[in-house]
Amino acid sequence: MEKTPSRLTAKPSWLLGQVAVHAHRLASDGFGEVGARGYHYRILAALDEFGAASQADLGRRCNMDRSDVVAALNELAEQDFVERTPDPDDRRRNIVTLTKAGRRQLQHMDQALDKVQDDLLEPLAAKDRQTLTRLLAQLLAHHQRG
Amino acid sequence: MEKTPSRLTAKPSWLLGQVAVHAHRLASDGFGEVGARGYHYRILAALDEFGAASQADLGRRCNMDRSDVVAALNELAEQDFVERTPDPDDRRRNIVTLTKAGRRQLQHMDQALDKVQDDLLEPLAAKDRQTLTRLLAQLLAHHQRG
DNA sequence: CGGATGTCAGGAAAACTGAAATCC
DNA sequence: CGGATTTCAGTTGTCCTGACATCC
Repeated sequence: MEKTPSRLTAKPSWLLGQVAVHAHRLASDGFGEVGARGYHYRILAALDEFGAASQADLGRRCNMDRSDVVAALNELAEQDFVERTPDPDDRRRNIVTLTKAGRRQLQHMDQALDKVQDDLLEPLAAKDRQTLTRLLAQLLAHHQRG
Repeated sequence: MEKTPSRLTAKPSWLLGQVAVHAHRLASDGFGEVGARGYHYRILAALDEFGAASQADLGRRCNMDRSDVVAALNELAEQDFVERTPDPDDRRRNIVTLTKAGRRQLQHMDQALDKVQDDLLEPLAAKDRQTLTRLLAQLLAHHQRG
């Protein structure tokens, strides 16, 4: 066997981007089936996990720009997946809360993502999947609060 | 310690996308310093590794669309990093070759990517870096020819 | 004919920038 | 005043689609 160690398979930052393309394709398909996109999942998941938050907080938690939070919330609110209510303690802020319908939608997206997972990680053994997950989580945690 | 096992840190396909955002930011900065972008690196690296090729072949090797190959080659040819010559054996094709200047530019990009690497993988031990690289390469190889 | 190739025009989702108005 | 928040308008880079003319 012993292929060339080769530039292309030797640079994780490069590999990451390439693999992410495939992951993104799979995820787009999966989310598309439930009529949503990546931005929506991020926000709903963050709301479910950390509870109601202001839009700026959501942006920080989801690693999204404030502008994009606004656009995504507009779409989510239109479908009654989230509610925007003014914060009485700070009139600049909106408090964003997850609705029942929003939580249902999140479950749909979670199931879609689980299928994506299986497709993406198909060539990996269970132990390798855990390792990959751990390493990626480690990287994210480090760069999240860089 | 034992944080919540939490949705967000439990889904590799999700983590991959998030980490890829940071990797992409770092890579854009790195490539920007040498006046190039991801598309250029892909093509130059493929040419260096597999030798001269037609545009369609380049697209397949780089996992790029033919349209984008055209645009990237236009920019690369303008800077004399590649040369397009018609294939005498098949008049539909162009044979794309890497020039000396192109090989130099590729080296610059490689160095830039190496720096990105260090930033991206900073929180990981050497052994973990190898493991991550191996797993990602495994995933890419599998999905490349899916 | 079908099929591959190179080219061009344009769309879609994601990431980002700059500015304005409002409020702490 | 500086600083934070929401919002809007617009740009960029990446990925993708459809079409066309040309050639095998």
